[in-house]
Amino acid sequence: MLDPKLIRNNLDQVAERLKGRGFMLDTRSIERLESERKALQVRTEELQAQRNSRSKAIGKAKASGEDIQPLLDQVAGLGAELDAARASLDDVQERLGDLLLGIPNLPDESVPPGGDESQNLEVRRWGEPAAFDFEASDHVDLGAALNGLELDAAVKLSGSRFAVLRGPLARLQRALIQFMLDTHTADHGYEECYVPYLVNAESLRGTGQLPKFEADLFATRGEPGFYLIPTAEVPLTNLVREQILDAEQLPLRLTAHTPCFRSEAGSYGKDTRGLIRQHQFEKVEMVQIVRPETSWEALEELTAHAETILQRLELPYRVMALCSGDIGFSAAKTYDLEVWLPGQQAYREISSCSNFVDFQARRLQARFRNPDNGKPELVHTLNGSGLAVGRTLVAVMENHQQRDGSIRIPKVLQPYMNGQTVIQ
RNA sequence: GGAGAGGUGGCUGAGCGGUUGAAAGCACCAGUCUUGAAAACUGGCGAGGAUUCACGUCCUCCGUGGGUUCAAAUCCCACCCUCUCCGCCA
Repeated sequence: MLDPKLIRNNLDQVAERLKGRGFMLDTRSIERLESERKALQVRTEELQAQRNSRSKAIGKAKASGEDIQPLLDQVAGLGAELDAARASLDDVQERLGDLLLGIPNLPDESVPPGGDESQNLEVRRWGEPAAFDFEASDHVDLGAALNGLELDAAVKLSGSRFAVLRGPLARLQRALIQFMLDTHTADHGYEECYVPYLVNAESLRGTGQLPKFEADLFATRGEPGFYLIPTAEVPLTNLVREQILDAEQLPLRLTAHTPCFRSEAGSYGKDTRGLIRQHQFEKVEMVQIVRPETSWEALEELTAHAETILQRLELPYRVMALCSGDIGFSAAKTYDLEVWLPGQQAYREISSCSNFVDFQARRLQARFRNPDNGKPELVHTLNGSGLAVGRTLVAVMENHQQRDGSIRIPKVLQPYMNGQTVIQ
């Protein structure tokens, strides 16, 4: 959520900056509701003040044994008047609130302008796509030949967009998870967390998935209703919801491996082959909770943490700065890491690292006490995939495939594979 | 799932329906004292919001949501959560 005061006082500037990301702010509705809100709030609070002082007077009169009937007569109509004023105020505030919740974050000044992903900016590249002296296969064929990837079985069990991994490939996925967690905890200073995979609606509101993106989520039946997490960002970031942290606790660096569940509504026909786009996939997530003045530095660090994983796995990739039209709803700036996939002859997203500045923190009411003035201030939140495990598995298989269809296991994974060097 | 107890400020913990945003203690901050620290003493010390150039004034918040009342932390209802015991279970 954006700062309501910013919207109130700089409406046109806000609208202008949102235009850059393709969002048309309904300034007229906001102005109208805002002036209604102002009048109604002042009126309501006046009535409340009146009620309070008169009730107090009644209390005093009663205590001193005076006749309170005249005073009671005075307040006769007040209650109804107050109820009416409050009802219209609530109504206006709710409408204003809904409008505010639907406004995306402002892109940072450094975000390249652009309407869609074609205008994302390549920041840097690492590694050279391997030149195979044979026809490179994609992970689906590789996996099938190794008897390690069973997509038909998953259709029987669940439906499309699910996968069954068996034997060494299942183990390779586990190895990737362990390797990522170990790297982030040992080398990058993150605390490993285990978190719920089912969360309540408040948590999803806090990180911005609700109310706008309910269709992307799976939910449980019955009461209370739960949502399956679409990313560990949700439980990890919500750890600081409604908290006032000590300044010394910051920065908080948290990591967790979780499955992620996404309905992928609206992606029919996209990435239908293989593991790229699934309803259920594994991901290691990094989250940072930082002081506002350090969040841009933290974004660079966090992105580098994700890059480290790719580098150690010997996977060529490029870093893209998403343009204003392509960044997510809550983000002020996002770097996507795109890994080279020989099977597709393309770079594909494998990590997304974002600085949300105070956008999530405001919804979450996540604050820290600033020692400079002793006042609570909003923290800044960041997160990034470190990495999407399913896609990393795909990348390892495709980039490290050999002529005979075997997969070379990168050195850093071998300790997690009981010393095995090749899957064949 | 059943029975009971309980949810008050950063923490502990008081609080007959009326002058309680909330006693007291701890913690914290500032000052006095001290070479310095500690102790002692003095003072300060919740969050959010409206309005104002500002000083200030006002409103809301005692798990959450309703209700009763001129007036609710205090009474009533529902729900949530925590703890104890029983049952079931990995």
